Amino acid sequence: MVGMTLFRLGYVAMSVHLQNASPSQTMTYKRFSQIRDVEAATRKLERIAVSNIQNCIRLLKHNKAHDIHFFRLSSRLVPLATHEELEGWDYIGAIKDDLTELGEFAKENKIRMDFHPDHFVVINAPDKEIFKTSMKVLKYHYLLLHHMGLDPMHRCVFHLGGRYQNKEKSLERFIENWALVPSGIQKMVMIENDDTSYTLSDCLYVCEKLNIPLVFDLHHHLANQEGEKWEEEWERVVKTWAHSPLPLKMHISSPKNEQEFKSHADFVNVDMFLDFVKKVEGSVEQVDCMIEAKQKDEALFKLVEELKEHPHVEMQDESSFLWKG
DNA sequence: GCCCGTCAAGGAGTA
DNA sequence: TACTCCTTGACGGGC
Repeated sequence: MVGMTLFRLGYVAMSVHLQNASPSQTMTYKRFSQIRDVEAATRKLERIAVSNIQNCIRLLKHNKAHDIHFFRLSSRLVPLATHEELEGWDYIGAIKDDLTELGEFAKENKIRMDFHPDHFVVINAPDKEIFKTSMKVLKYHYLLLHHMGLDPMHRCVFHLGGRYQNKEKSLERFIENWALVPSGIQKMVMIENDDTSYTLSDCLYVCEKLNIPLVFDLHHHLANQEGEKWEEEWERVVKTWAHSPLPLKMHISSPKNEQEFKSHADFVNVDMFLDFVKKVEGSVEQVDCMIEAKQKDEALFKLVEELKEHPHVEMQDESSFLWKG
């Protein structure tokens, strides 16, 4: 018996409250290549990267002020970092001090940070070039974490990959290709069930086999399952976190509407969320819930206001609570 | 200062 | 086989 579960809320990458604090300003390769002076263009990329990281520090200060203890960093901190035409660019050299500052602030204030690279990381790709590009993207994330002074363990979540007309074979290809992933990067990874191809059961199979923590996405599960009930698999999800230094993490969002079920709504439906909370209460010491809503931090604030109204919810601070049923 | 086309990526789905 | 769509935030030309 575990006792009470502490639930904590986090949000994704940017704030709708802070002005001019984008962590993902960018320059496309097309624009970059139109600038004749390559040196000048590269310095511009570096200025953008520094600004993005400094904006992350502003975001963390905002989080601290609202007792928000975990946060997903944008994967677009350094524009074109993994672009093949910028091979050899020492982007780390240009942002090292800022990364250290970001990491220090997070550590001092005990803010959990992680990444979610977009769906172009495809470990099970049959095409070796796509696999290589995926490794490059993961190495970029690894370097950012390393220079923030953070242990990269379980800080990067993504999906199992494509189906390629044969889901079983493609699932096995993930396991084969996993052996080609450097061990430092393996340790960084968490796997999430997706909304089109790989269900909770598929992910559990792989996570148990390869000892990878599973990030359960309830919304994806509702959009994509083959009859399995998440409640029946929950204990297995919890077990995939047994060896992690970090608490279990999951993703929470609500469908935009019936027609666009897979799209994220502006806010999170509190009833759906509390239904989940009730079911997992007591199963594990802590659950970190990443709010994936269009209204970002505002969705978190709104959810907290609604939680405060509920008789069974006991707030611990402005973003964490216990369920007393 | 707002609108809208453009940019980037890999896979799924359709013709 | 070839295309369009999906997703996301940001850029930047045009008015």
